[in-house]
Amino acid sequence: MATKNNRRTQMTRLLLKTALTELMQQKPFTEITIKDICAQADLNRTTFYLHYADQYALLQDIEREVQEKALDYLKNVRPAEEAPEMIEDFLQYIKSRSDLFRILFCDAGSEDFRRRFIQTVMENLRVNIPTAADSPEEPYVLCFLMQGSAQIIKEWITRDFDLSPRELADLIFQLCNRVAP
Amino acid sequence: MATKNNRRTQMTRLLLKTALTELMQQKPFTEITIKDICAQADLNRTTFYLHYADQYALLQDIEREVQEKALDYLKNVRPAEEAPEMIEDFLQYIKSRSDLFRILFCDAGSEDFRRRFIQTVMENLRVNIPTAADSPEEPYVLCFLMQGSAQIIKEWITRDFDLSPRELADLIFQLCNRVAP
DNA sequence: TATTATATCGACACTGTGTTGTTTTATCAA
DNA sequence: TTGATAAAACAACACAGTGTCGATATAATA
Repeated sequence: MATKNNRRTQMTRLLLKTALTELMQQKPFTEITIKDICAQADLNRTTFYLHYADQYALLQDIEREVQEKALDYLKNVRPAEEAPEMIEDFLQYIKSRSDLFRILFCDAGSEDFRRRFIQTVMENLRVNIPTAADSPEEPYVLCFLMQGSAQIIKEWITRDFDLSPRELADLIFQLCNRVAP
Repeated sequence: MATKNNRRTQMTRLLLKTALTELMQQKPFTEITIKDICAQADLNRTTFYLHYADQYALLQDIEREVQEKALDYLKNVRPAEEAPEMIEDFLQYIKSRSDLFRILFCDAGSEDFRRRFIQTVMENLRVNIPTAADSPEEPYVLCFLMQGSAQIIKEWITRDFDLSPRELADLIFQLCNRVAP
């Protein structure tokens, strides 16, 4: 008997993911219909519903995949003083997958993904953030840093990587240290 | 003869704006249809099209109105050393219109409005930002500050104003000065 | 090769959209 | 107050996308 999750299924899902990313390079996600995706993937519309509930579920699947791969990059723990190097490696990865990040990170409506992404990165990096101090201002300083850093990376992608990963890593590290010494 | 832009038109537009803001307190903007808005406003759907092309145009109209009023608050120019006081007044205004800002500033999809809003505020405040220095890092520092500050205000609204406008104004001012001395 | 999961196909009712022509209502000015 | 006119309501239309269904064809695996 045939097993589930076979080659055919994997292929179909890959086709759907590819189709959506291709379309997102042409127009905003909110304007993309299921019909569009199926036409792009050359699949029957009924087939789409066998795998995903709607466009949002498909997008989430893409996002989950990218985030997992990005986190692999941060899992090899290093001493705290190597934080700039870790940020650098991480930025290098983003640059290498610029096609995807340009969509997931910079498009309108990408806010949630960006927030979750940076949140996870921050947790993994554990740079010198005053998590111990529990002043009433502390959560504000934290989200100032998080969103500021996210915006820098977004700007970097938009500007088509006009700084080297090393330069940007140093800048982010410096700014975070200035804010939370 | 009857003139254009009469009382009736103004009333209809007000009804539509009110209906949309009411609906946005119940569900995300992306799920709100023109049909919904007209039902909420108790207006015929055809009437909607006499005033706006779609939901987005209506939302933009609301946003424009709020932004205009907020900017009135910043137009009375004061010396640079009074920047914290100006920020404080501004935050006070946001708090007084929390119903609107909770929607326009904090909802998913509110990214564009938040960005434009903070951009305008920054231009009006002209706090100590190194606009003169044209190092390659300068635009990055600027958007770090802008998005970080925006996030702080968003967090403040979400946390239901757990700091006083004065405390938050001081915090924002301090953070900006630490980053761009 | 037989079995079974997966994809295709055609069709269906349903919802929201945008527009049109007509009628009714409200507003303003004489 | 009333007549002219702008604005709103109403009914109807074609159209596009959605979600689901049963039946059929295709492919992957054991």
